[in-house]
Amino acid sequence: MTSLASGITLATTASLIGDVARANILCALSGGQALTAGELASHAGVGASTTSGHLAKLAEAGLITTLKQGRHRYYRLSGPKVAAMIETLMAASDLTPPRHRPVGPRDEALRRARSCYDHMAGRFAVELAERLEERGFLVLSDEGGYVTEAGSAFFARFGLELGAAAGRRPLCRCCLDWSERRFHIGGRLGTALFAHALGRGWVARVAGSRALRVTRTGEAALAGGLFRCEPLDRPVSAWEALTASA
Amino acid sequence: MTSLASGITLATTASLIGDVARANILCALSGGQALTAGELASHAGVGASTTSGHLAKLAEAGLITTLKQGRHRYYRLSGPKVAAMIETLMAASDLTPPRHRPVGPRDEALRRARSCYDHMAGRFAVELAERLEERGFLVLSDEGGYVTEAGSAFFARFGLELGAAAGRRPLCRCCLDWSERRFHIGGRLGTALFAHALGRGWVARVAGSRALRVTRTGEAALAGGLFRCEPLDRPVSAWEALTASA
DNA sequence: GCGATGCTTCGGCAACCGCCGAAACGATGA
DNA sequence: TCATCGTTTCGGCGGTTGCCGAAGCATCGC
Repeated sequence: MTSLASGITLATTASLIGDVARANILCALSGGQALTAGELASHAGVGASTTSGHLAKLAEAGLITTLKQGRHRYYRLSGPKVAAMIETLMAASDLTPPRHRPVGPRDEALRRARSCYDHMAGRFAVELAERLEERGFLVLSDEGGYVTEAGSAFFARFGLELGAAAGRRPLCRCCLDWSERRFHIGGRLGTALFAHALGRGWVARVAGSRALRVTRTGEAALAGGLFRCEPLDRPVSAWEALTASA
Repeated sequence: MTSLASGITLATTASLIGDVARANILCALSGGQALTAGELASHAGVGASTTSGHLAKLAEAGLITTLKQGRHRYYRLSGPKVAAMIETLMAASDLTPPRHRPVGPRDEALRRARSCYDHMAGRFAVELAERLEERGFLVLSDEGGYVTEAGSAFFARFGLELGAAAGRRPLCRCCLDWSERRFHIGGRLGTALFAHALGRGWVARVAGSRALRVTRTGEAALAGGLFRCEPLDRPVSAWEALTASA
């Protein structure tokens, strides 16, 4: 009776994500890269014309944005908020089945390492976060995350581009990892770490997927010394690293 | 092509919320109280039999739980995680329309004060949070929230039941308020404050709605001294206060 | 200029799903 | 015991919506 209006707005957004094809599109985009309509069609598993309709709806709802370039049309999520919403829904879906469910390696590559819009997720990201926490550079919890003084000094010396403190985007947002159920790092720090990992070759994008391939260098960085402090030969711009193709 | 599985799980949950009747049911339940099937039917705006079907689906998905009592059947959200998901989706829906939308007093009572599962939201809650922050008891930000030392002392002296530090539930989780777009307080502190506000008569539940009525006492508490430190005549158990009927 | 490619619009088909009413079930109270 | 109330199950109807293929626009390369 009351609050009918809220229910309607809630339902319209949810029903948008509630279609399998559209959900697949959003999943594909939640890697953070811009993809063409054709690529998205193959991700969605439906024809080009159908995909076009879906994309129009998503765009009208403001969940994705369009970028015309040449004869291609690139689509990307309209912002981190949308990505966060997707991950939240994902987490809630995971709690969903009270029945037994095969917890097995469903998309093992994704569980291992994947990009989550503008930062990393999966086992690799979670372990990275824990290493940093062990060394006293971070504190992560349900309540959020923050960088300690030692951490600030470390990241600064390490050459991470954290950007000015300005802007409303939080420095360190902690994300409950959908597959691992432990925390990984988001926010500006998460973005910088992702760019750094790509720049140093710790991880590499896998074409046509959110999955990331963890290189030997990446393994070594995590297992061994982690964050030796030689500066990079060439500083990596976060945006440049993130938008480079697979 | 890849990550099809993720898309499917995402879609199943989202499509569950994507129906207007079910969304209304979830909205009604997100006040935190348990409601009967009949009440939910009137909230949903559909017949009893239809509602029954919806409830079965929601329950099977693990979003709500059932409690049989006499010849009634009580339904409630299965946990704070579900409530958080709903609020997140709500927030994302709000960013949705890039077009002009009437920002007017849509459900004014709800914007003023409402319960959000186990804590308060709306203007009242936001202002309360800001008062506490001004006085240096809290720090709230995108990254999360935490209670300062002064705050700990204050809340302890004030007699808030914060519960042991144990348990995985965060003490102070900050929530972006759906209507106000500013922060309000969740987590264990949010629950304790809600119980306190109910116990002291600052706010009262409105029957059949998430809305809360702010009493004169409540106004006074907020505007004037706020948190005079006379102890309550009778300590209020959080759960007791929260589950008391309207 | 021309064809080829990428994407969108349109029309029509089919399946899904939410809705209701009638009937069955279970619990309560006289 | 029997009526009553709250809730669920069942069967059937109707609207929505996702799907495709064909045709229409753009853009690029030759």
